[in-house]
Amino acid sequence: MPLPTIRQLEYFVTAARLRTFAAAAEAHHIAQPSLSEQIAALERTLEVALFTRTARKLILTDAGQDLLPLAERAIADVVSMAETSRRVRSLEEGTVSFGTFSSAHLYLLTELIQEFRAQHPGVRIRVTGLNSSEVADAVREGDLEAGLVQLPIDSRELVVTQSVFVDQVVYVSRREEHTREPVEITTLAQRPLILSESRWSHDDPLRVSLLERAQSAGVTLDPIVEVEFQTHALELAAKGVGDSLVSFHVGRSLIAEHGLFWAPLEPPVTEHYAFITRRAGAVSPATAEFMRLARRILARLQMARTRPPGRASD
Amino acid sequence: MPLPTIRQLEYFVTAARLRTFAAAAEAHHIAQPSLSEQIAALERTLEVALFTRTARKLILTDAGQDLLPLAERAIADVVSMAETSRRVRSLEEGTVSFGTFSSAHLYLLTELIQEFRAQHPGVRIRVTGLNSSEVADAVREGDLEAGLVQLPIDSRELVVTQSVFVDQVVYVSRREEHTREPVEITTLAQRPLILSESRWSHDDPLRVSLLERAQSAGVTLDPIVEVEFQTHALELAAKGVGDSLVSFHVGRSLIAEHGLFWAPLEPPVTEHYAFITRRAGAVSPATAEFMRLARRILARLQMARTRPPGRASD
DNA sequence: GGGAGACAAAGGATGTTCCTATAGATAGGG
DNA sequence: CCCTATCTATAGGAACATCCTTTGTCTCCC
Repeated sequence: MPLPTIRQLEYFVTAARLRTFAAAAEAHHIAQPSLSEQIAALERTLEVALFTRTARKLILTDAGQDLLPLAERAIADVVSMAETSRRVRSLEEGTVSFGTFSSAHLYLLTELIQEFRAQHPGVRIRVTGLNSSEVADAVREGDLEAGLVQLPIDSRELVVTQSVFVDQVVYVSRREEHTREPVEITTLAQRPLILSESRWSHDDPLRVSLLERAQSAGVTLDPIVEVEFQTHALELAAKGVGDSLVSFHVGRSLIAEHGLFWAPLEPPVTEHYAFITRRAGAVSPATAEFMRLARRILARLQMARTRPPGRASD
Repeated sequence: MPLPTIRQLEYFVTAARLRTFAAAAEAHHIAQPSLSEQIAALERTLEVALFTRTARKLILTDAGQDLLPLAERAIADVVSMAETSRRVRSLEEGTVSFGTFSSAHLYLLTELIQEFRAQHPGVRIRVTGLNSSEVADAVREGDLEAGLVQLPIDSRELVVTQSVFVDQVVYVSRREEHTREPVEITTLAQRPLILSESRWSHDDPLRVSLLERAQSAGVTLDPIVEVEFQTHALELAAKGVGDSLVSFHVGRSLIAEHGLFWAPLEPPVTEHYAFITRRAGAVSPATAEFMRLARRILARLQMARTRPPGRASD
């Protein structure tokens, strides 16, 4: 079944409204025979006469009157689609789909989402918090358009930006004497460690790096407690259950709040974060803007004098 | 602002559903590059990326997901228009617009409309009852697609069929002695006549014909009462207010009912009725079918042995 | 009767849509 | 690790649709 074209419907509606083909043709900036022809083609497609033509007047047939409102609706829908795409482009509406590691909400997401919503109140935001490799998989699968992940990352099919944020792992304890000086791997091996799953999963860079150091130093790391979240590990450390290792920005606000002390590792362990998108990945305007804003906020965080002294303070 | 074409939207929807351009192209029986190109054109029109293409997978962008339901709706509308035109053609829906002289309901319209509705319950019927020249004007104006009028009729811009129905004017009285034989113009001139406006309007053939006869015979016709409807004239005649002239088929059922007597005119006055449509007049399927059915019913009426004897009985 | 206004028909130019063939990229199997 | 199968993109050309101009016909109006 061949379908009418939108163009034909537009000509039809205009001709019905202006009651002459000549005027309708002019309204569409085409010659009169062209419009006549398209109307004729439409009538052929629909197999029904829409107009009664006379030299003087153009009259809609009953069928034409019955079909006119449907034509108008179809046109309105297509126009609304074009309109929607314009609004998606201009961020009046649209959707952000973005993945982050789960602790990002502690220092990034709240501000990011608040600020984005303030600027673009019509845009839906779908942010999922997973670990970096899950985010990478989701982006690869197309479930997410982009994400913020910790480096290094398996970059198959992905475009990975330069590092956009650097954090540092710090040692945290309720006992101030444990944090008087930077903590080395041999010291670490002797302390009762509470580690979070999210920072200690199989392929986590921190785990890899610490295990390497331990191996070189001939010691072993054996956490006494493993929990899911860094925040939980911090709470346990605050209760004196043991000491912990957390990303500085994750712990920043909580360390003081819980009356904890901290010290950098020696040598320092830095964590690099970057954006990922699909290779050849078409990113929707909303998500692109979300990433731009994220980058700005991360830069701001980085600049604020909140970074741990670590080596920098030497 | 250039609009997407329906074809592009169809390709878009299919590609989104099948998750590959190749399969979508096959589904539409076109080559894969053709579909790719149309999708690209659509993205250019909307100025937004709809898909992320990879060698292995085709992924809708967020924008694509936002626009997909709109595309589906637009397509559904156009399809529904094609569907509606099909139903209009098959008389599952549509509109009849038809004009008749006002007394047609007395012997034609009820049966016609009943029968038509029984056969085509989805079709709207708009029948207006006016006098013949008003019907002709309405058809000329395009307010009606067709009509049944009494001949002769001003046929400018109109197509007039052959006579499809013949009626005869009869003389009606409560006094049997008035109807013993065919009534001539001289007799008529002496009788107290009740005439209906609809049968005595300025350009009415009956009026024209009787005035001519009167003139030839040197008499004048001077109705004692003029009313709007033939039925009303009949009722007055039944009360003995006077005698009347009515179309036989109009009076047929009422004459007996009211205990009236009738006689033909001498010479007889016949009334010819025909269908009219606009010249080059595209008539919608529903109206065309309505006319066909009307013609059948009129033929049936004509055949039934209900015609007045008149000359024929000589 | 001539002019103006409206639609249709015809023939030709232009643009779109579609095709085939080909190249590049990636996943999966020997 | 290469080879094949499966995608998409590109390029060039064919087929078709759209539009234009010109012309014809009809009707109304002056």
